[in-house]
Amino acid sequence: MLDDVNAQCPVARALEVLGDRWALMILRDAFDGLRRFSEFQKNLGLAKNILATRLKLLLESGLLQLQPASDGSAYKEYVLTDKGRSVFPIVVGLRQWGERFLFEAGEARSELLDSASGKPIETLLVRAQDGRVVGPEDCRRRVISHG
Amino acid sequence: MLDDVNAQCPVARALEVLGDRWALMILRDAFDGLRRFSEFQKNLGLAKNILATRLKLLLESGLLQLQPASDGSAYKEYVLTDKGRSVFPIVVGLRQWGERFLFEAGEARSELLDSASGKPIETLLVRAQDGRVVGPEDCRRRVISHG
DNA sequence: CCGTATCCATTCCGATACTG
DNA sequence: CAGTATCGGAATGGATACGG
Repeated sequence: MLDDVNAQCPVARALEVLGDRWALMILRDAFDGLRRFSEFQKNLGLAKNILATRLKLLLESGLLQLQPASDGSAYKEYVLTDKGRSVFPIVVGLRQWGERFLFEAGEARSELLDSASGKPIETLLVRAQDGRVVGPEDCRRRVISHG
Repeated sequence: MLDDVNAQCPVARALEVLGDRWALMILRDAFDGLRRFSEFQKNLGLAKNILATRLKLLLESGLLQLQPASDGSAYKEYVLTDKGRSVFPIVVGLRQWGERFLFEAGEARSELLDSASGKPIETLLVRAQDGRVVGPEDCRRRVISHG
């Protein structure tokens, strides 16, 4: 699907893995502590064959990993790899954007809290190395060829 | 598509708007300064009818806005609204994740720089209000009903 | 419990042709 | 240049039945 221009773009490549309808929802649940096939299925409400396909893709992409069940049962669990855990800021970004723009004032919604303090997580902002908050117009792109 | 459980989740709602195959790619290009129909079409390489549909959706969702062309031509331009501009951290998150995990060491790729300093943007991290970096296991979710 | 195999409906996409 | 109209094919999703 990626043409020559977009093949070099990290955003395009990331969306090849994360851009389908279910990947980020499954990761959201994984960040929430879900590990078992039936847990994902119950929480997402999708058909088992679809879930099976998506989980397989996430395993192949190295975002999830199969390991023996922690509770001693005979089955396996889907746990996050380092690569999968690193998607966390993206999901938090989606969450914060949704909270800000997609809910009415008094509408019920779920919120993410820092367990230690009980207070909401800081809003994600793009910053330069000196700490300035930067927007899209403050950035430029460069193509680098060697590491 | 959203069941009762997920209707309250800001991530799920965000993905209803941003989770299709093209929305975030179009926004990436918009962050890059693209404004015209033909610019998007050329850069993304998709069919015109599809681009038209996606742009219409982004207009309806309030992420983009039509305005008269800045160069005095007869046509209109698609420019980001505040709601659309606020997606920037998500796209940067995708970019950084892609850069880290989806490229070989010496492989050519594009990189995002702070224009003022010429140095790469800071890596996006999820932080608590006191500045601690937090991962998924350091968070919990709470459902709030009123404001 | 954890999937796989089938089958069908739907949605999405790309190519092309056409309009103002 | 900036779209709209139409069509066929591909991908995706849901329901159900079945097997280890």
